Amino acid sequence: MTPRQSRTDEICDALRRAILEQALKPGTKLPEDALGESFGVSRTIARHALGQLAAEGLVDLRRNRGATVARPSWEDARDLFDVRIGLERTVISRLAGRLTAAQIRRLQEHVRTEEAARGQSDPIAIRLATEFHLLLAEMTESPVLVRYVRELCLRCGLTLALHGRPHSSECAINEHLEIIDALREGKTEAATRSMEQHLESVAKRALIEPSEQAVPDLTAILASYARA
Amino acid sequence: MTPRQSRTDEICDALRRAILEQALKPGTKLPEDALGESFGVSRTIARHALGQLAAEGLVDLRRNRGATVARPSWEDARDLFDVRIGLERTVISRLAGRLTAAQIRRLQEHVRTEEAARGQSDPIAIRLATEFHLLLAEMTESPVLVRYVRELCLRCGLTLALHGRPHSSECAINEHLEIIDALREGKTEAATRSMEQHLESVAKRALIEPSEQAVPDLTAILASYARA
DNA sequence: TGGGATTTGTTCGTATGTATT
DNA sequence: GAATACATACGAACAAATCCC
Repeated sequence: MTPRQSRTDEICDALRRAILEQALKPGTKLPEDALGESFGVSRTIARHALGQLAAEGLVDLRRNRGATVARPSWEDARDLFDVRIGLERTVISRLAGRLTAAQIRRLQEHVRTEEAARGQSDPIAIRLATEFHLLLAEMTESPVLVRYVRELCLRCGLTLALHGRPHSSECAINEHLEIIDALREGKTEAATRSMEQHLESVAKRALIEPSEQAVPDLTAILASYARA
Repeated sequence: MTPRQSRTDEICDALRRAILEQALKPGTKLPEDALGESFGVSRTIARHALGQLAAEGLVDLRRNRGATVARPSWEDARDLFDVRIGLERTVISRLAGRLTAAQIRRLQEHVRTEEAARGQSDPIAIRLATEFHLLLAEMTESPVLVRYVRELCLRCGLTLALHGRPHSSECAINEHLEIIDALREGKTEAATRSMEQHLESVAKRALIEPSEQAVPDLTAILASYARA
């Protein structure tokens, strides 16, 4: 029935989710064989997917040496946040005063989810915070904007995982609410300022202690993502 | 001697150049076979390259129907220019007042090249104008910025090729000079305004007459790009 | 240092899906 | 509307590079 179709997009999505949730930490090796096995495809497909993710900067690809989850350097980090701020400024200017009531409810609901997850593990907090920004980008209905913001958010997440200090997401939630309010009232300037300050403070927290850990079992991690 | 290494990047570069110079026009079919033959590789490599370009939005990839040079729709076009303006604003703010004398000479030299090519074919003018913006982006030394600006510039070039009216690059050259001057004098505001107006007026010209033409001989076109 | 095991780079064959007559 | 021609999707196998003991 279901014609066997290109699974490389699914694999990219799965890997992106895994990276976003920090199930795959920066530096983790991603052998083509193991990936193919996890998703039930051959190396060709896995390889293709890795190429895509490398183009997005989520995966480092060194010749004849395989793929690893990207480990953004400290200088990269500053650069990523910088460009991200510029892009999210565009997001804001597109959305200010143009959000529907339903969209605002959707955003507020997401922040409530963030509040409910307060105190949980850091990875979950980072994931939820990232998804808030993704949600905003999607509401612009601009394909390019969505793609770039998503790329940068994920890569910024990687830097947080690498260089960020733990338990740093306490204040971010209020800042999200602030942004929503400014957007709803059409205060472009205020929203922009909030967003800039918000991202700036997130970036500031991304500058400490390089956390190294052993590489865990890849297939076990991917098992839950393969069938999703 | 030279160990045969991954050529997919070279192929991407070659195709990007061909697209930039409008040797490959929007809508042109890009069969894996023909590409592989042109570059002396198998379909697998050509396929991989096409995947990369599709991720950049330069190539449309429809399942089981092959690849074609992207044909940005009218709505896409507006979106592309919009995001591009935001990104190039970031470029400006990074460069204003920080350019070395050598960099300024480099930019002015490029504009002289543009002037020298005045009256030549439209494709050449578009290519040179695009390269000016690429040059600026590269001077920021920000990998992300370079990548995004390059993607958007190329895609905007596609829209100009599709929807733009001919002989429209006359005034652009002076605008480039204006931007250089403002950058040199560190006038961030002025440079930003110039850049915005410049891109806005370029975008305005990208809204007319859909030019259709027959698909020319692919292998002949690619012959000169394959060995470069 | 060297050699075997492992992983990547590439080609090519087959199956499947799409366009055309 | 079916048969044919053609291009793509995927996988198995081989060659080359790297890693590890």
